[in-house]
Formats: sequence, structure tokens, C-alpha cells
Amino acid sequence: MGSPQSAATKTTTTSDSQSVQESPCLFSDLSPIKPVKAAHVAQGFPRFNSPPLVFTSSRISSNSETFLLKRPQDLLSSKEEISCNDDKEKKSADDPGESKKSVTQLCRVFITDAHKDAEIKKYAQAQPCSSSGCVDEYFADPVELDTVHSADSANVSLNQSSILPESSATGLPASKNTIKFDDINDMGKDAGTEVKEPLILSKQAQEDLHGKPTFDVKSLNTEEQQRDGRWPTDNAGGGQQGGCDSTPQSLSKPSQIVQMCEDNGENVATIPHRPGGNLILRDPEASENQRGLRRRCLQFEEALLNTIENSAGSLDPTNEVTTSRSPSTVAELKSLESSHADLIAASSRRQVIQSRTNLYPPRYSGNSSLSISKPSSIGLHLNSIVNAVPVTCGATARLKLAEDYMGVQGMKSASVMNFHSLEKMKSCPISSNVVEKIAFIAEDVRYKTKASIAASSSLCESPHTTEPSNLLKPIEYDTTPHDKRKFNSEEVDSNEKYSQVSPKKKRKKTSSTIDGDGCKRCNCKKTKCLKLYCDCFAAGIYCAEPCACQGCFNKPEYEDTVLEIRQQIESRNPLAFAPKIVQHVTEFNNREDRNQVPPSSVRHKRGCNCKKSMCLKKYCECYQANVGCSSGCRCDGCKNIYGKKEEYVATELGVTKEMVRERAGEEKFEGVFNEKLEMVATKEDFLQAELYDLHFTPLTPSFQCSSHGMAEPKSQLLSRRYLQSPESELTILSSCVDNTKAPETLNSSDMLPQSKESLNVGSYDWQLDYNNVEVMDQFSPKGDAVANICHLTPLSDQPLTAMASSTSSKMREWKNISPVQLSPGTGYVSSSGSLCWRSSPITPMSRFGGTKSLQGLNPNSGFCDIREDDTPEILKDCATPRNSVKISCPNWKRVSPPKRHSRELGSNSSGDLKSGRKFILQGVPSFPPLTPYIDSKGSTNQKASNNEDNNSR
DNA sequence: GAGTTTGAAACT
DNA sequence: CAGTTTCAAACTC
Repeated sequence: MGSPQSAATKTTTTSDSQSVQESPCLFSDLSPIKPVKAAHVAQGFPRFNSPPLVFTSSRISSNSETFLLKRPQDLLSSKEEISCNDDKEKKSADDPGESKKSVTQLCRVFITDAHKDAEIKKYAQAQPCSSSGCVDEYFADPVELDTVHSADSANVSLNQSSILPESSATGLPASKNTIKFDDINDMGKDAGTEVKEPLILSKQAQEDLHGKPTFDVKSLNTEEQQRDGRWPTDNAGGGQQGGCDSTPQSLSKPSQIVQMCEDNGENVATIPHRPGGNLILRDPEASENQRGLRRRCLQFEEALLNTIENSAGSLDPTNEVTTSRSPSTVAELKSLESSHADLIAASSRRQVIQSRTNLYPPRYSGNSSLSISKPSSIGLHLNSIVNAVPVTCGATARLKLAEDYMGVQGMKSASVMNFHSLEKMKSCPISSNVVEKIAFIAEDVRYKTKASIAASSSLCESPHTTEPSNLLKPIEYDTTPHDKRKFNSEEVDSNEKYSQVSPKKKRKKTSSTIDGDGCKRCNCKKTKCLKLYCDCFAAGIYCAEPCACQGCFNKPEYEDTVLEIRQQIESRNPLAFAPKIVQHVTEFNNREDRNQVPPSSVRHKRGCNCKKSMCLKKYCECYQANVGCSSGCRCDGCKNIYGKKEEYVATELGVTKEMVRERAGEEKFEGVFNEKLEMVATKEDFLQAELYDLHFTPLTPSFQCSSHGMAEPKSQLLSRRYLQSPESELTILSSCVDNTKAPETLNSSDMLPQSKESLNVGSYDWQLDYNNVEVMDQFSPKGDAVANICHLTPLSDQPLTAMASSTSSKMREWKNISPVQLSPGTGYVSSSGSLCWRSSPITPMSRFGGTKSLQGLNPNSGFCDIREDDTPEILKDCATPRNSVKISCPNWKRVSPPKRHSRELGSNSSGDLKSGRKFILQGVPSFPPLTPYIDSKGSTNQKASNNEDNNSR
């Protein structure tokens, strides 16, 4: 696929990113075109990613011009070196034996670097930095954006066009178009398709407006100049990328978001939405305002975006694609309305296309090297958050495109704020709740990104994002000295402490409550916010201003350390960061009558252990989450106002039995199965709950589903270890709940839709896959599991067919749900994010690499884990559920035996397992959706799976 | 705001 | 796996 020629410039440095060669071309090309991956994975991301990249590059360039240039190259050229350096710097990670770890670390490092870069950028912005800071908000766009590339010009042109219709259209010179085409050709199908329309449009526009290219030209020139100054060598790569990204955002972020949501499968559907974005362009004022917002968001987002892009190549492509497409559609629409609009749109597209073309090549090249790039995306939770934000935004925003657009930006900014400054978030119209959710999602995303990063070696995603990420990351990397990484160093602590010292500021009892920013306002003094004691850390978000923590390392600056610690914790407890609160959707939801998930369905995965508070105070996690106690709780004298443990158990049993019976009757399962099913059903509730959580918090969902649902009842051991941890996600749920205060019902409703969506996307097959995945996960929760899953690929399993029949109904129901819901960033992103997360560094990458077909696979990572738990339980219940559990228990990540294990397990209890799976599927319809998303993301999963195998081990 | 209580997280 | 310690939030005054 020839990494585009242009790309060669950058790629040349990396000459060999192994994976790059493989996937980069294809995927890179495809990814942009193929909305599937990109869209799925990164829908939310794309916006952020693209723009940030551009901006970041420009900004960064301002701050550390040379660094940026060099870094990308260096990074690309020699990831290994970087990795080595990182390792050295970071720690003792140097252990030669752990090449894999080093890789992951590298990825992380990059990510962290990206974050750091972002931070630096922020600082730079704060500083008088010439162009970036001031200009950004207003004129800056042109300049910074220009640096970014065509995107900027596009934006400018658009803006100007709105104001001065003439310039925009003509602005895009034919030469550019030609270039674009070339690049596009290189890029691949996506580019080509997109480009064509834009070209036409551009031609028309040109005809209409003949030469007023001045504006465009100027913008371009300025951009080029800046590029030259800043990124002499990297111009094509980073700048273009950024430009591409930027344009999309400006033009059609809303549309993109929508697309992201809807397009889980593909972009096509999204196109219609795009027009909205175009419409925005129509209104000069609105566009300008948006610009301001965008710009701000971008600034904050930049770093994150960069990372995101890297991580989620799919996203980038989607963005690009959307932009390209949107123009076409937009142009059409506009043609109807006004020639000016057409011209503008065309020009914008042209520019975008150009940027793409330019970008892609580099990206591709970068992709090859991308393994590195991945890290960028991953970055920290915060980064992920940022990334996630878009997704979440998409989810939330899907409802309101235009509004959301703004809101989304706000969200993004907010998410960014989490990391950097929450203040901006406030400006955003979006509710704090949304922001919180986003933040959580972001975390998930971040993990995804990590995974993607890990996968960077893997082909798929890397191509698109990789380059940008690489560029950014490398730069950031260089710029952001390793010092930060060494949170170990006391200096950092002291610094942070002093910096943060504003202790107890806000804390005030928001306690668990999350700020609009998503900040939990922790007050950690000894843990440096690197343990689960820290709400922020547990939630996967960076500590922010509101926090009164001392010596905090949970900051973007210390992403590396944060990631490392996170991994450590996850290694101990894969579910440590999974949402604590889970909702069972399965059977209740399955039935039409039960459309509403009873509030009781929401429960704490792990359950509380209250002895004195009687579950009537916030000491009780259940109470704190506004959920009732469940059978998983070990509390004494439970008086939880949201639901007593005893009550829950009683109802659960009754419900489960009924459910089992009905299904048994319907499905005609054997009596033996019925018993097992009952067991499963009880567990399923937990699982469902988990699934529910997943919807809210993609990252953990899988875990939730898997472990708790099934396992908790049986053995807390398994479930707990796997599922228990999930605070972050839970927080999301809790946050939602808190916000509404009728958390259960609301959440359930909300969650369910998402889950449904996800299910829809996933499709029945997915569910099956998940089941398999679960099994797999049990063996190897993380990457390995994924690989296994791939093999299993669910559908294949026959039992699945049976399952399908039973579950299919549920699935269908879910499917009935509007795809849009599914598309929403939340569920979608979250799922992916969760997956990434789980798999976290290791597996995630491979997953991403996978292709759509792999969908099931991707979800695997996250879902697999969940399913694993679930299935295991089920299996355990039926036959030898614990076997699976045993496998999983030891060390999910480590174990990760390939397919064999899963199958073996299945074979062990083959009949049982199958039956169990079926049941599970029925019970856990919600899962499929999630997985599907993941799958979509994971479309690359298959590939990723391959990579995962490599990466994982 | 300081001190106490509580239960989760971490450690052994 | 259980018990203990540590930790930070929740709570009280």
C-alpha cells in the first residue's frame, strides 16, 4: 500500500517499523476509508485526535520546534532507541528479558510524552509564544492550523468563506488538489473516494470563484512558512496530519461525532450528519465561535488528541473520511443553498484532503513505526479521557449534533481539563455529568490507546494515527524529559507536592462526587495518588486543580509512572480499574416486559463489607454509589436504603429462576442446564450489572460482565479479583447515579440503551464471540485472551448457534435499538476503551489492529475478560466453571493461553460450557453490544490478535 | 478545621 | 486465604 510517497519522508526514518509495513499501507489506507475501525474505535477520538495533532504540532513546535521535528523522526526511525531510553530513564525497566514490557513502556512513554507535550503546549500557550497562543483563539487558527496544514487553511477558508466566500473556494489551489490526489491515491481507497468529490467541488468552487486563492494561499503560505520554520522536515507529516485533523474538527466535528457513533460499522451513515457540520460553516459567526471553542479545545486536546490519534488510527481515518465526505455531502447541500457555501465546502475539503494526503503518507510511514505512535494515544488516562471525550461526546452528542458539537468540544476540553485544567470545561455547556462520563470513557479510551499503542506494532491503527502520534510523541518525548517519568524521584514528588499543595481546597466533601471536570478531588497525602486509594487514580483520571493531594504523580506529566503503576495494579487485579457498579441488564432487559432494568439490577460488583455503618453511610460503597447491596456484599446488618442485600438475593433468585425457566422452556434446554442456568442467572445479574457499567464505562465493562455477573455469586474470589476492582467505571455509573440521584433507574435506562447499542453493533455473533472470549479471557484475560477469542471467534462455536437462538432474540431486541445509540461514543468507545484498558498495554494493540470481522475479537480484550469471568462462572456452575476461573484467577494477563485453553476449557465442559455460554448470552445480551463495538474497533483485532500474541508474549 | 470513624486497599 | 496494616474518605464535633 505503499506508504505514500510523502509518507516516505517521515516513514523513511522509521524505515522499518515492522508492523508498519504490513498494516500501515493497507490499514492506513483502509482505515481512513474504512470507517469501521477508525470510526468505531475512535469516532470520538477522531475529532480530538486530528485537531490536537495539528495544533499540538504547531504549538509544540513553537515551544520546542526542533524537538518536535527531531523527535518524530527519531522516534519513528528508532523506536527501539526510544524505548531503551525510556526504559532507562523510567526505571529499571531495562530488564532485557522483558522486551515486551519495554515495548509497552515505550508506548506508554510515548503516550506520556504526548501528554507532556500537551502540557508543554499548554504552558507554551500560557506563555507569550508567538503564533500559537494568541493566534490560536482567533487568527491563530490560521497560523497554528496552518502549521498544521491544509486543515487549518480549510478552517480558515471556511471561516473566511463564510465571511468572504470568495477566498475559500479559490483558495485551494489546483496544485494542492493534484497533490492531494496523489497522496490520496497513495493513501488508499478512503482518500480516493473522498478526494474525488472534494475535487469536483473544488473545481466548481474554483470556477465559481476563480482566483481568489489569496486567502487560501495566504493561509497556506503562512502555514507552510510556519511549518518550515517549525518543522522543516516534518512539515508533511505532523503538519499535514494536524491540518487534516483540524479541518475535520472545524468543519464537521459534530457530524464526525455522530458518525462515530452511528458509523460503528462504517461511516456511510454518518455522512448525512456531516451536512450539519457544513451548515455550521455556513454561518460565519457560528463557525467563528465554534472555532474559538474548537481552538481552545484543540489546544487542550492537542496533546491528548495526538495521543489519541496515535492510538486510534481508526479514529483519524474516520475523521479524515468524515471530513472528506462531509464536504461532498455538504457541498451538495450547499449547492442547493448557495454557491458560496459550495465553494467554501469544496475549498475546505480540498484543503482537508490535501492535508490528508500529506498526512497520510507520513502517517503511514509513521504507522510503520507506529508502534511508537500508539503510545502517544494511550498516554495517560487523561489522554485517554480526552480521546474518550470525543467518544463520549459522540454518545451523548449523538442526540444533539450541532449543540453537541459545541458541547462536545466543551466535553473534550473538559476531559482535557481533567488533565490540565477543568476550568475550560465549565465554559462548555455540557453538564458536568457528561464530562465525568467522558472522563471515564476517556480512561477507557486511553487504555485502548495504550492497547493500540501496544498494537502499534500491529498494523491496523498505527498507520493513521501512528505517524502523527509518533511525531507528537517523539517530540513530546524529547521535550518532556524523562524526569517526569521518574516519579520515583523525590524531586518530582516535592515539586508536585508544592505545586499541588493547595490541599483541601475543594475537596470538601465532594468526596466521591466528581467535579464537572471529572476530577474527584482527592486528598491523598501518602500514596501520591498512585494507588487505588486515590479516587482520581482509581477512576483513571488525572488529578486536577480541585485535588488537594500532596506529591501527586497522577498527572499527565507522570503518565509513564501512572501507567506503570496502573499496570502493576492491573496485573494484580485486572479489574482493579473496572467499574465497581454493575447493572444486570440481561434477562430483565431481554424481555420486552422488563425493558426497564429494575433499579435493583444495579449493584456493586464486589459488594461492600460494612460492619458498622449498616450500609447507610457513604462508607458503604454500595450506598455511596446509590445502589443496593447484593448477594456479593458481606455487610452486616445491611439497611441500605437503595436495596438490602437480603432483598436483592431474594428477588434475584426469583427472577433468575423465572428467567431460567422461561428460557429453558423456550429454548427447551435440558433440566441440567436449567439448574446451571439458575446459577448462572443469579450470576448473570451481576454480569449484567457489569455490562451495564460497561456501557457507562467501557473500559471495565468487560470485566464487570464477566466476573461479577457470573462469578460473584459463586465465588467472590474469582469475580472479585477480576471484576472487583472496577472503581473507575463504577464511578461513572455512580456519577451518573449521583447526578440523577435516581441512579438506578436512570442509569439503567441509560445504560441499557448503550448496552443495547453496543449489542446491536456487536450483533448476535458477537455475543457468541464474547462467550468464547470469556472462556478465552479466563485463560488469558488480556491480550492472549483476545487472541484466543479471535480464534474462537465466537460465532464459530456451535453452541453459540443454540445460544444465538436464545440470545438472538435478545440480541435482536437490542439490535432494534437505534444503531445511533450504539454508535454513541459512550458505549462504543467505552467498550473499546475498556478493552484496551484491560488488555491495556499488551493486548490492546493487537486488538486494534484487528479488522471489523474481528469485531468480536476486539471486544475480546475487554469483553473477553468479562465474559471470561461470566462464562467461567456459568461453566463453573454447570460443569467446571471454576476451571476457567482457575485459569483466569492466577493471572489473567499472564495466563492468557491461546485459543486452546479457551477451547480446552470449553471442551472440558464442552457441553456445559456451550450451554453455559448460551445461557450467558441470553442473560447477558447487553454484552454483545459492547463487544460489537469493540469488535468494530477491533476490526483490527484479528490482526491485533496476532499482534497481541506477539505483544502479549 | 481538627479529630475520629470507617471500610477499602494494600501488605504480609 | 486470612489477618493485619495503611490509607483516605466520611463523618463528627
